[in-house]
Amino acid sequence: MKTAIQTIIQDALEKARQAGELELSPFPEIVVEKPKDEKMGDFSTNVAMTMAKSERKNPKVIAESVARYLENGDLSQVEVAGPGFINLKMSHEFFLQRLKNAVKQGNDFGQSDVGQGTKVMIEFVSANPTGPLHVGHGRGAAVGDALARILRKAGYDLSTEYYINDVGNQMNFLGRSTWLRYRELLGEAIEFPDDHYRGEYIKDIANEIVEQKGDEFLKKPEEECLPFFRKYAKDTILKGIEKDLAEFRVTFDNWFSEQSLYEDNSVEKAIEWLKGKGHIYEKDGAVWLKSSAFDDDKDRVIVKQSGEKTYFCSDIAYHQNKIGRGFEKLVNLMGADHHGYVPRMEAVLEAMGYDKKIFKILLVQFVSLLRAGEKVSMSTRSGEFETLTDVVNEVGVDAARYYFLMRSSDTHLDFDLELAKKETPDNPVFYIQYAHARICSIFRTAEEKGVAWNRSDEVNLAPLVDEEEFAIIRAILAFPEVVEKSARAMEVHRISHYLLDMVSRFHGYYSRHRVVSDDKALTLARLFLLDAIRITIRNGFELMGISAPEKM
RNA sequence: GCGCCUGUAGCUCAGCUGGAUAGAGCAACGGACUUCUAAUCCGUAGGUCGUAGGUUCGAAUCCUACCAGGCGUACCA
Repeated sequence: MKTAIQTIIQDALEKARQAGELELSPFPEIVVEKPKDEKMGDFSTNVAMTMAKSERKNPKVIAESVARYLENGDLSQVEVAGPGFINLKMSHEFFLQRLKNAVKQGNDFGQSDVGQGTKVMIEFVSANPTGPLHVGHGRGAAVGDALARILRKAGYDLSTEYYINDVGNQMNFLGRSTWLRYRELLGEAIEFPDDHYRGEYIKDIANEIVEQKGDEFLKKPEEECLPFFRKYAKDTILKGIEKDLAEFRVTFDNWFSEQSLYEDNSVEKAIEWLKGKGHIYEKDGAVWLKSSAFDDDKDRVIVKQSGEKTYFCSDIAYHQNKIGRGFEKLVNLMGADHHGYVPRMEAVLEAMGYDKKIFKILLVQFVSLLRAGEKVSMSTRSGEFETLTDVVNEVGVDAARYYFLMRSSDTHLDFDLELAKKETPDNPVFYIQYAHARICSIFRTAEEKGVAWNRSDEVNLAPLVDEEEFAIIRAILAFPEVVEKSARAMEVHRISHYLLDMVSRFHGYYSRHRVVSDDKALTLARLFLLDAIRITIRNGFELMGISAPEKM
């Protein structure tokens, strides 16, 4: 919509130049925005102000010149205001025609091609398969998934991936924890180390093994048992994670195993490759990456004295692998507690010869779980409601996802379980869903009264004349731009703020205007408008992975 | 010590990568249901945008310093 306005302004500038009123060197970038106050106009531009310097004129004078040459059938009013803004009002026809187009697009309304098919991978969650997901992972999952949906809508060629850290000490602890619980279940006295996994779920897994295998591992030495326990526990937990995420409406295009990078020698090859480039050296019996040469605070160990590879080491191979698969842009979501990891990963990308701009790490801040204002304990001890599943079971998928997505992801999030459950305006998700249900209800009423409605662009929208109606139409038509900006900035919370604003306009409109009335033409036109609102809510919710119920 | 994030109404947060008189919701107060869902709507009140400088036509937004909170600063993941 804004590009159409840009063209109109550009024409005016050209005409002003031909008339000798403006020099236009350099030709200014035409920024079209919405005025702060809707009453000022539908669009505004600040070109006159940005040109002030090069034209050596007062911005107001420039604005007057430009305004004189602004001519277009879609324009209904041109005004110079404030320090030199040019405010434009568009004709009703301009908006009504676009509203029809929006409805025609239906589920595709909001789609754009700003991404131009760029191949992007978003890696998120990637929690270690050593226990169930907690609330923090839930936020990462919701944000990553929504971001993927938004970027797809904005025309990116998108893939999502979960990186499974199935190698290393954590796995050994996991296997050993399970083995110990197994022996305990079979009546042996065990000593359970502090650094092992103490959760109840370990006992459940051990119990499964007892049921399936009996005491066959009891007689074997530890070294012979551990590989089985490690794998069994990991597979079980991973299956649980996948199931929990699916119930949370989060699925991945690919699950990538760290182990596989060792099996196909990718890690070795990556080290050799970096060595060849001179980015690697040995010191104190360990192998180091010269990451300090690329803006990291210090060099990082990739192979320990013990000969074991660090997590960071396989991560190098992993990201090399991602680029090898043709991704042009890599996005990683990480918990904010891992932010120290950012510079060294960027260093890796640069050491591999890539621009670090292709790599974007989004930090997702902590979630504080509250219950009626009181902080809920998040300790790994058997505190209640620490897992994602527990929270989802209590408040529902829609509310949980909404809460995770309503705030900018780089601020701490207070997630109050009581508020999330409440069906009041305290809880915006119900407010928005209610609008959708309300619209559906109006359509049911219309049907009962025998109104012959169908989604046709033959409809006569001329009866829509109320300013309030056009305010809603403008809000609807802004949706594609909101998606675009949300995609560009990779900020998911914009969608929820947008929906809230749009829907509150509808609720106000509803209370002041009757949709189904004896005026047949007006009824049909208003139903068309409501249908457009309904489509926008659905499409917006679709991006957030939230359902739009027809009845509440 | 160094680095990252945050600081906007009593509370929770927006503020569109420099624009016009800084906005919502909640809480408070006062109103609106014989009409399509009152899970709603309308109104009132509420501010030194952490502090101090700087950059310019113009700063909540950019820069610097400081203050406060959170998180990092591993041959853990």
